[in-house]
Amino acid sequence: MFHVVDAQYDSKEVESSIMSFWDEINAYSKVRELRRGGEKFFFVDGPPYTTGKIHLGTAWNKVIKDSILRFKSMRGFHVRDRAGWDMHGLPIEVKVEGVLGFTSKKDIESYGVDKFVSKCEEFALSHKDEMTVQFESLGVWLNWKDPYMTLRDEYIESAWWTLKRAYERDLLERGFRVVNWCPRCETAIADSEVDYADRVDPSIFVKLPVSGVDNEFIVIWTTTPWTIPSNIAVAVHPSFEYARVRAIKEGVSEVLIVASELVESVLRAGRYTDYEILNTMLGEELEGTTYEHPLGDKVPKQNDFLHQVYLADFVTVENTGCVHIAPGHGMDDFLLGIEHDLPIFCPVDSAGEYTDDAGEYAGLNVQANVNDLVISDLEERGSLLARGKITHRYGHCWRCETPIIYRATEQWFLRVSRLRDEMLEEITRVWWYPEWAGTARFHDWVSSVRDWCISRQRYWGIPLPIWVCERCGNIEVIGTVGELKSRAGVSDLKDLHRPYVDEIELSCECGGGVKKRVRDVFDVWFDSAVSSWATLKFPGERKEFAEWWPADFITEGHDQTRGWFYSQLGASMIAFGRAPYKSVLMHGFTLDDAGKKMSKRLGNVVEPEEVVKRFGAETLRYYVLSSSAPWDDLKFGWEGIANTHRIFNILWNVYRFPLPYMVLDGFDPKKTDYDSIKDALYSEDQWILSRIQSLARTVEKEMEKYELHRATRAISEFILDDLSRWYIQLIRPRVWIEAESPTKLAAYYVLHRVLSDLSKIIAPFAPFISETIYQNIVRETDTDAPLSIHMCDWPSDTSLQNLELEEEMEIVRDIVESASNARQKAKRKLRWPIRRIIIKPDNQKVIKAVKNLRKVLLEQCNSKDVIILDPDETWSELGVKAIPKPAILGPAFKKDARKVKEAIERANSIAVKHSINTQGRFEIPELNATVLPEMVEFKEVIPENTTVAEFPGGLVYVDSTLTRNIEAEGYTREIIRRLQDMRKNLNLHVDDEIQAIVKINNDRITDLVFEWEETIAYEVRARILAIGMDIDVKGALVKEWDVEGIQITMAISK
RNA sequence: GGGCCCGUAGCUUAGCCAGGUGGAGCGUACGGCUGAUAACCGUAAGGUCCUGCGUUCGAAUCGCAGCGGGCCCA
Repeated sequence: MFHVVDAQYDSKEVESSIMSFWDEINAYSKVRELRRGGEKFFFVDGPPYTTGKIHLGTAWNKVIKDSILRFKSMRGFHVRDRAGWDMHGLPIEVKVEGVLGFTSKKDIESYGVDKFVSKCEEFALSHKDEMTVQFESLGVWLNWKDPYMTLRDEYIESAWWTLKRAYERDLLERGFRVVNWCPRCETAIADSEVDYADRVDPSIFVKLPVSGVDNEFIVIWTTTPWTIPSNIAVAVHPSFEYARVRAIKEGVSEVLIVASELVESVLRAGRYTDYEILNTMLGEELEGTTYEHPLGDKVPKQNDFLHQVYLADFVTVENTGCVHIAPGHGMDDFLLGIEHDLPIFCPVDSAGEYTDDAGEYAGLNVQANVNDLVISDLEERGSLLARGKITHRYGHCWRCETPIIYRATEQWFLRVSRLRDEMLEEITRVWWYPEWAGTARFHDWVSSVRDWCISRQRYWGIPLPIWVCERCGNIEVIGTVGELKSRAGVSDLKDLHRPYVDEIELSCECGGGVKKRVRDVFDVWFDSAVSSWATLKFPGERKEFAEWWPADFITEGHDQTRGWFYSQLGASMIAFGRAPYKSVLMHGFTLDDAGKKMSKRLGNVVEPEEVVKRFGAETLRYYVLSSSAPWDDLKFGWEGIANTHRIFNILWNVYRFPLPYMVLDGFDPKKTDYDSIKDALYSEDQWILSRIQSLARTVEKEMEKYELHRATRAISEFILDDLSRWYIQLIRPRVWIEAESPTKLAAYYVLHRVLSDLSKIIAPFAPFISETIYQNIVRETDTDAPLSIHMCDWPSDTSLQNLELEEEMEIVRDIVESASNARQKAKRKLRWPIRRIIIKPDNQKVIKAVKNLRKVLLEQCNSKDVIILDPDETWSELGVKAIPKPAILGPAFKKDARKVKEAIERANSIAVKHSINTQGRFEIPELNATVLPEMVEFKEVIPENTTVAEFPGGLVYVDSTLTRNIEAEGYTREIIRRLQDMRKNLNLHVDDEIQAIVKINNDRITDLVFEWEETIAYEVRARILAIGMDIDVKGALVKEWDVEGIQITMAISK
């Protein structure tokens, strides 16, 4: 038998006891085991990075995943769901460096790469464990015991295998290119690792002396003076117009070359006082113009280079229209350099220091005060036209926030740009939720992809499995551990990480040469890129891959468009020529309540832990799922959290409400089936049974489109409106019946069934409270039922659905609501019955609903009768009032108008209306006036004691006329209510009997109430009840009341 | 500067794809209920549907331009 629940909803209690229950029965494994034969559903977890604490966004992410997977499982799918962890890369290196107090790679080298790497591993593993606990406390069920981890050998092998595929397909390239470079981390970083933020930089205009001409300059502009020592060329647009300008400042004149449109602004910047345009020309005419490097004396190497003007389409009409080109320090610059075979001059080393090639600048760090030095050197040489400052977006290292530089280096690239069209084609084969995530956003991103730089000059990452012969330069890419062992002739490998793998040398076919591993590690984005097959342990295992791959479903935030959605697609196109996922749900970000990004700097970060502590994991889960569409950003607000919590509180109350009665009556759901109570069902019973099924259908439909917000909102509406506000109120009198009663049994059956179905429907979203309810009301009486609610099948009994009945009930609820509105106008409390309600319906549906659900309507309106009119019928008791229209009467009757008006008002309105309706006019003989239809309008007059209100299907009149009976019942109910209240004050049990004395200070009311003595005694369980005017009021509790102006003194004792 | 998304009551949002009288919840005010009770329910007030222009008989909805926020890119 199930037990009574008398405590308030306590999320902590519910969650911790269910958590240990799950542990005890090993629920997660049982659930997955149960569905083993079902249709496969391969989910790949986007691996969170193991930096420590989860935040609201990652909590949301995992809750979405959990809800969808729980739902799929209940629908019979065999779900595969290894959790994943992203554990390599710069972020961890930077954290560990911080802990160890390191500031550069030299510190790491002298500390020992082996020790450093093992610190990184330790860091990753311990944070993984911490985060696992946090996710589990949210009720997130993934395979936490056997997650995939990017640092495992089997995982590294997947990455290696993939790179070898790239090599075999000629998609791997060693290239000398300009890359984003972090001078602190001393490594290349990917485009996707660059964070843009505002920063103030110098803004300078530099005069480059044209060769062989005195006092003539090409003017360029830059925000990076430190790249001037590396300047090799100038680019102009072939079709822009350029001007040679004679500019005058302080009596000195010189000739400047800038784009015509920009002459004014350049001269203003240079504070020239006068100018004259000598001639203009197209950019293409400038091609080949040679100039001298302005710092040739300080950077002798520059004197070896020829400096010329070249044409380029990327030049815009900004600043001077002549673009400073340093092929070693800019993407466009580099490409232009390659095109024209220019020297890729890059006199800056990995730490951002000038090399000897930079002449007198050698040894200086470009990010120290070099800019100022270069500027003053330019100024000294008369090459500075103007200097200023500019605030602009500048790239920073995503981890250490150091401003990046561009640097030409040798790196390894994946030629994914060659696969662009194939990728775009694949995107169309994937189901995107929402649709635009794929067709617009992702499509745009992929359209502009460049080759992927995958090499990093770091330590903690998957080592590139590339060995290069020192002698002949032959390249060998290793695809598996086995391959490496046999090539190296070793039987055991300690660890596939650096520095161990660096020690392995391979012999080269050239004979005599030794192949050494390239010292780089992979871009960490490549790690997760291979997760869909790495989690299946491919290529180590092939069978699983054949059975499961590609993924049926993945979901991540919209930042992963450029991240994981893309990296996976790229890697998968290389490896298998197709997308690694069939459907993708893109979700939003969590913002603060003002719609701003949560950030430590702004101090507006809300930790999931705090929400859990204050309101419970269930509330957090349900809040993030229901408060906005998955793909919209979520504005977090505590008010919303509190409101969500309230829903669970109501659900809890709904659940605990019937338990005492059921227990008292020994209700056994196992011994009661639908057929046995079918005949005793009330229409509201059939209605709620239908509603719960309709709810299940709605949730199914919404989940199909991953619209979790609609699914959860439908559930909330059911709990609040249908169950709590309506059904529970309707069945109350039935569950209070003390004797055995078929209708009470029917109510128990229905309520039990609804609660058990409801707990299944909420199970994917609110896994704790649903389990609690299920364990008590189902498992306690039915030991054959599945052990956990999460092993149950989704409710799917469509035979109980009756949409017509649902529609009718909706109408009745509308009527009750407006009747209540009309009651308030009449100032009549619900406790006092009303004589009747009169309904004027708009259509036949309303009539049918009122007839079928008459009893429900009367009860909920607390009305003695209901009169339903026909749609075109006017309630016969309505009066009518003829209202003259002065604006028409005036011109028609001139000076008699006033008299006519008064006559109409005096006349019997019914007669006026009748006459107008039947004869088209109304005569006023004494004035010899004929009133025509347009001269008068008719207003309904509602009878006394009647109020009216509108509902969507018509009007409802409430007749609150007091009759002797109604008054008697009203006072009786007032007395009962107060006696109940007093029982409560004495903390009496529901079934305790009492003695009660009621002294009423009014003889008429005393008489009225006398007639209801038995009812009162029954309702308040009074053994002895004395009602009178002159009686002694004594008892355990005595209270004096004012009931509608009547003094009533009551006493009760046990 | 560009792409995508979002902007509706004090707050959170539905309606927008397929144009036809803007609908909820929270909060507020007032009221009700009192055998779910440190709960619960009703009613009311509250809207330049971000702004402007356009298409249309008719625009929250479609188009264009702008403003604010988010993600991404340059």
